[in-house]
Amino acid sequence: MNGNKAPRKAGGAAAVAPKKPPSLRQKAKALYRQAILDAAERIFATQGIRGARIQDIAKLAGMSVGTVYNHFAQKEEIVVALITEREKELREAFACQPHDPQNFTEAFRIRHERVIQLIRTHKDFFSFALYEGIFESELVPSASMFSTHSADEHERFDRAMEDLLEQGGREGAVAPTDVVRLKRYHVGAMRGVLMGAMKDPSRDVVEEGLAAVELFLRAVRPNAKGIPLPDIV
Amino acid sequence: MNGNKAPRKAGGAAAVAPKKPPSLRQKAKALYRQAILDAAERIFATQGIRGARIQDIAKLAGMSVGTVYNHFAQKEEIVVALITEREKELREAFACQPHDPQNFTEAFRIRHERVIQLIRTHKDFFSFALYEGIFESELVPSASMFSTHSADEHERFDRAMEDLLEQGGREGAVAPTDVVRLKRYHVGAMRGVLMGAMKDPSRDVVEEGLAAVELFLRAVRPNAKGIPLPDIV
Amino acid sequence: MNGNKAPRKAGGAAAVAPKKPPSLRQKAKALYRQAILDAAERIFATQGIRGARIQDIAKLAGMSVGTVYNHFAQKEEIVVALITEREKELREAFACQPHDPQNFTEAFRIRHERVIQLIRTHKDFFSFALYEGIFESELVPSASMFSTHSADEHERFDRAMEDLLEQGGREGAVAPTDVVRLKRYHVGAMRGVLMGAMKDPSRDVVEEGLAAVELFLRAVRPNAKGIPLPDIV
Amino acid sequence: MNGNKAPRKAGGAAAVAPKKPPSLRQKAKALYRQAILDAAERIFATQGIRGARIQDIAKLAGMSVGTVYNHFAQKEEIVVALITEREKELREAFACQPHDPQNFTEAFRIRHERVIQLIRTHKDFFSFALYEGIFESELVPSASMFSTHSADEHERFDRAMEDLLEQGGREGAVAPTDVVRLKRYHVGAMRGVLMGAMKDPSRDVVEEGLAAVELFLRAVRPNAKGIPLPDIV
DNA sequence: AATGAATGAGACTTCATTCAT
DNA sequence: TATGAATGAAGTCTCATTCAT
Repeated sequence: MNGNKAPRKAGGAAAVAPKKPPSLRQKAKALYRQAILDAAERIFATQGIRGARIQDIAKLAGMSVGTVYNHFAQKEEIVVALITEREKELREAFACQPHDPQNFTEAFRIRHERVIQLIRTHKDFFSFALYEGIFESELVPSASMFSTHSADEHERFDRAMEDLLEQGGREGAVAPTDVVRLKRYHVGAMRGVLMGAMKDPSRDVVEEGLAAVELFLRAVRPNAKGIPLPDIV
Repeated sequence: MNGNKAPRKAGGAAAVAPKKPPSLRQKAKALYRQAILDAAERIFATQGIRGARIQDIAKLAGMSVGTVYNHFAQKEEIVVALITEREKELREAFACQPHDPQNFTEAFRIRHERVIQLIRTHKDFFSFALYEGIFESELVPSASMFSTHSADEHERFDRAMEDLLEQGGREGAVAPTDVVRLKRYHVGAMRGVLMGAMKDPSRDVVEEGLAAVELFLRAVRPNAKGIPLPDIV
Repeated sequence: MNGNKAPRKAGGAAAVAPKKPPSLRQKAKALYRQAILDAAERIFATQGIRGARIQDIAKLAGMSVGTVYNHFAQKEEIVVALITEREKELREAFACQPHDPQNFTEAFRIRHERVIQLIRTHKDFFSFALYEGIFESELVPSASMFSTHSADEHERFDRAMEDLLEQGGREGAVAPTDVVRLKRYHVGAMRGVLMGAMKDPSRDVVEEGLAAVELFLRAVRPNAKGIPLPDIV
Repeated sequence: MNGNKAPRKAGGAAAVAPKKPPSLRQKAKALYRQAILDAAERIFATQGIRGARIQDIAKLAGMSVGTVYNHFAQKEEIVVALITEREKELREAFACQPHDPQNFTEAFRIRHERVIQLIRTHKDFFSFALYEGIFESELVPSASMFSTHSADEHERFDRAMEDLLEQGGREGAVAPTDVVRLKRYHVGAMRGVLMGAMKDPSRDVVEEGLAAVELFLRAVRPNAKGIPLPDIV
């Protein structure tokens, strides 16, 4: 019936608002947004989240208070945006990638290395995020400003770690034990070592982090006699 | 009658501060002080330190705001007093006691068990103190209200843990490695597991804590070939 | 057995917390509260409700902003308290009193006179309250800060006026007509005349108000032929 | 052809400002202006004048905030323009027209009917203008944003009403009395009835308004004995 | 010493107005 | 000229601390 298909393509394209390059204005907007997030990251790292004043964030970002509010309706939105963004990066870094080794232990190392690199890159953010325990979702007090940052259980870094540990158990690389406790143990330990390294100028974050990974692997490695991990006894 | 009463009254008490039992007034004062600290503990646990209002502490302690200020000049003093007191208890629990085994591994278990018991007894306090990382002295941001709580390096729990780990190294029960990192690893891991257990009604804090201790012992146990711990490689 | 009856009296008194004269503190509290309301009345009259700043009210009341907030949690509460109190006075002034004449017309005059006296006494309040139409409950925009001041329909001055007009109708002193419209007419007219008089130094509020009452009585007086009021035609 | 073209271009237009039809640009400008005024009317009716945000007006008018400011230097100018324009319409509607009856009572009815129709047509505007008492010039608080809207006493609707009532007095159709008070009475009453009708969906604005006019005429009609109106006594 | 109201600095947020594109 | 983001003054409300009783 209808011979002309050209319009169809265009129509489809328009409907989905596809690759149209961002306008100047959109770019500028994104720049401001990013500047605010960057400044907030710094201020949060120094003052903590509650102690951070919008005014300080604005000043550090080189703009007025009003402008901050043009981009984020409330202080809390900044926190949530920041966390959400970084948690996404964190999950991506931790996710299994095409060329990752099949072997659990090797995969564990590689995936952790990517995470540690990310953390080093965003020291400011992670120094307060780890401090506040943002990615240890169970530990965050409900009064906290960021307790609501991620509604979806499955989008948490937390959860991805449990999955990996379970895989290790199935492969026999991790002695049988309670995965939730193991995750708490490991995430807590990484937090301790990485935060220590970040504050300690004589340490390299990556090196320290990798060493902690090895400690963990030693801790969970099944022994010859197949004795399960402690609490199972 | 009595020719020398003057010295007795003032000189004696002031100069040597002997064991004179506390007066009624002193006892009452101590009661107030304790009530404030107890209330603060609860409020801090719920609202965080910054979020805690003196008014709420006073109400929970059953007294007026003014009275709180008669005992502590500033909010910060409450925080410091609380932390200092608990840290003292923590160090005492962790300290080597007369009947503790000589053997490192056994001593490690026993001393940790005492600490874990203390933490369970003061869930309120430790749930925010661990959250805020108060005993991981290096990790506390300098803007924090309790960054100044303990001027003396040697009075920190922190330090006692390092000492114990060093002892383990000397005894050959801990593979040779960087003690500071090891402490960060272990304290972080304990924090993760204990906080998780405190929030999770289905877990027993002591049981979880002891399991974490075992994990740690596995991680640091020297292997047959005397291969040192990872980062030393 | 027990000869002393004094305690009984006291005990009973304590249980019901009856006439115990207000403590000094309660009196002081009431004074502050009243000072705030008085100041607010003045500021509202000058600046309007939205235009009134808590700071100005505090300054006029001779206290700090914080103190105002110790007595009223929000600006809106001041408004509501003020209106509620005055509306109560207004209803009381308008209410039928023991020695009021039975005759509708005379009662109408007397009761209005009391109301007008009250309005003159509280010029400040009524100059903005009438301006904002606070007692013409139907007219207040819902976005208004005081739209919620009186939840109970029957507690409104508004309603009392309708009742009186209905009585007039039953007695034949008011030609039959729509009472709601009549009330709107009369309240609007009184508002116009009274506000005009309050702003106009050459006029006496009471005199003007009474004249308006007479105009109204003329308007509604049934004519000889029993012709009903206009809209009924 | 035409020897004198220079004068035509500039001199003519500037000097005498003849009837040259509005240029396209002028027309466009007028359209914007009107769109802003229309939007403002709606927003003012909903939010009150102080509560109205330029941003909302702009959005409703389908343009940007900047454009609004290209047409009106300040928020207040919008208010004044709106009021001035409507007051002009109001005066025109109220003005004596060629075919109006000579008889006072009839003229009063006709002229009021025109006014009431206008009010119904511009419910949005009049619902806040009456609420704010804009046309009862004496009543507007000096802090009000529109207190300055009309510098010229003789351009006020207010004044025209007084004139009409005076005419009624001269003709003997209105019992002798204080005209200013009478005006306040009448305008207030109309305001009450009309606003009530505008908020009350079951009422027709015109019908209610006309009924109020009749009430007023009854109130002021001289009685047989020529007794003057109340306050003159 | 206990009380609890008073104080006021300071935080968050809104919005009229300006300005670069 | 239209646009809409940037600006910052100003308002509301909170809460640590002081103080009179």
